[in-house]
Amino acid sequence: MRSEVKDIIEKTLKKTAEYFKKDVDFALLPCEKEEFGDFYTNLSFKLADKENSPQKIAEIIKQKISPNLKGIIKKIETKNGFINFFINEDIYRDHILKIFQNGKEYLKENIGNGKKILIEFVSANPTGPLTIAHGRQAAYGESLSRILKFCNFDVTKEYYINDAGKQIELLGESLKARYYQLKGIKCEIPEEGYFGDYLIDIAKKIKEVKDDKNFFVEFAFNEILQDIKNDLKIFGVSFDSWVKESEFIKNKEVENVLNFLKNKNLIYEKDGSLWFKTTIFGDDKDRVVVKKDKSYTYLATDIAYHKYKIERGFEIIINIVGPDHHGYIPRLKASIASLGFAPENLIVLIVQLTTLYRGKEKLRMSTRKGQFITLRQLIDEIGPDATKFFFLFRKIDSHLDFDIEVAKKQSSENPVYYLQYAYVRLKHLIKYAKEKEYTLEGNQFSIDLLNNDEEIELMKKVWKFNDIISNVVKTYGVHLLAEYLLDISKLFHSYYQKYRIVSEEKELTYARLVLIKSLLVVFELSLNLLNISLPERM
RNA sequence: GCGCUUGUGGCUUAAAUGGAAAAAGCGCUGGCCUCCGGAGCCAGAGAAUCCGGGUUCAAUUCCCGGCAAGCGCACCA
Repeated sequence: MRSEVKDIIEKTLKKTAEYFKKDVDFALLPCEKEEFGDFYTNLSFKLADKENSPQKIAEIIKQKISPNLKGIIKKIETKNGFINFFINEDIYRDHILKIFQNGKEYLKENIGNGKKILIEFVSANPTGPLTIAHGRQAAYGESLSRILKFCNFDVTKEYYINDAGKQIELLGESLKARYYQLKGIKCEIPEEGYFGDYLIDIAKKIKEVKDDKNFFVEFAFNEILQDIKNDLKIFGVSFDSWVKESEFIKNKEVENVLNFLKNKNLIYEKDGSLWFKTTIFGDDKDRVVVKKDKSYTYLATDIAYHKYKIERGFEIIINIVGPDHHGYIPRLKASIASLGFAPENLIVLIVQLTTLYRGKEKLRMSTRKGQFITLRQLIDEIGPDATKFFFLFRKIDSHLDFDIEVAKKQSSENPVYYLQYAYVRLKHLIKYAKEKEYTLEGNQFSIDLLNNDEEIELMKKVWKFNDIISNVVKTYGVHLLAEYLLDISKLFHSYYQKYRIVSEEKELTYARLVLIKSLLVVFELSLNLLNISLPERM
């Protein structure tokens, strides 16, 4: 396997470093340029001093390690002080044969070891439809979850519903106003309320007003939450668990956790409110948890919520949020630290905003004012797969400019179709081969016939899959997988154009079909991890 | 004013504890369909990585200082 090869080289290098009697950090990294080989190390730079140039040391190291790496390494070159390794191509051939035989199981990497992770994402307030920002978070959170699960983390996806507090009350009042306006009765939406047209549509659905002070709140809440769930379903995003903020108030968990903090002397009274000493955990100022009117702040219920996360035994807690929450992070870290959870195991991933353009026109968004393109509208316009891919293809820290016109206009040359087309081609090749009576079961294959440049390059790329995945896990950079898949698609399309896979030459055809099948495994898996659909035809 | 994030060809974006000549897509120029699906392929033009310093054998990457953009700085969520 891939990592074993790397390990052997690494260990051999380490031994050599000891010979030089220096304790240095060095890297073993993939080469950027083909001609440099597959891996290089900078060890010689680290060991160099006034007496010994990197070039000289590289040469010595090469001589020392060469005998130990026979079989794995085809040749070792030194150039400008770098030591370059060329992997024996049989390693690649063996790898694709294993994938051919064992499918995606062979690509699994046990990074997580069953560790329990909670991923909370989207968690949009049920006061309006999902926006583009939520869409980006949803696409990212879903894909990240899938990848972590594949790497043997025990993942739970959770959506936190803010159904308590001032915002939800304003929602109720806004709906009430819309309802009476429809009846021709003058009634103003509160200044801070929600002005979006969607509340008019919801108001139209009200047949009869029940005599309950929560009627409008509940009606709006239920309708909107239903819409949110529906949009997520269309987007292919699902949750294992839905948690309501109001529950923590109802079951006294907020009260309990505040008492707990009070006993630890972390709560004090000032100006008629209760304050939480977040400063002792590094926040810039203390924060109110119980307001003058005795109601809880968002932070108060959130502490209870995070206590609930911890109690369920999660070792890593990931919160995916928008950039408007960044100032909130120290408070949250303070909260969980005070509950005895290591703050570094709370990982807050901030997904930057997307700016929508329609050509030159920048589309400004405001949920409250009701001026926005919803996620649903975007999906309807350019399709769920293309939408997801646009989001996933960029790293989350980038402020994304998304031009709807471009996304639509280019739809046929959209990268996502390029990937899907590669998949369809692979699928079709297998089918075609079967029609030509090539059966893949129970055969011996001469895979050493896979020896042209394109085939070797493709096999190498397949070999790198595990590196990409572990990098994604390490950096939470889902976009790396999307990039990878685009690269490998390119290699494949090019290969396909140049060589005939299914031909009259039986042995060669079989060898190539092994490669095709292993590519298919990689594509199927990767598209699944990215949550992009696998079309049968296009 | 303070904080977080970002600044890479015309446009949208990559670049794994700092490493060799910065990589793709779109757009542009010129080619390729009697052949497993042309939603494809091949070739080409196009970048001193926002500016100024610093650390290093080596900086898109790290540090300091600017400039610009987005977002925050609530007893809202």
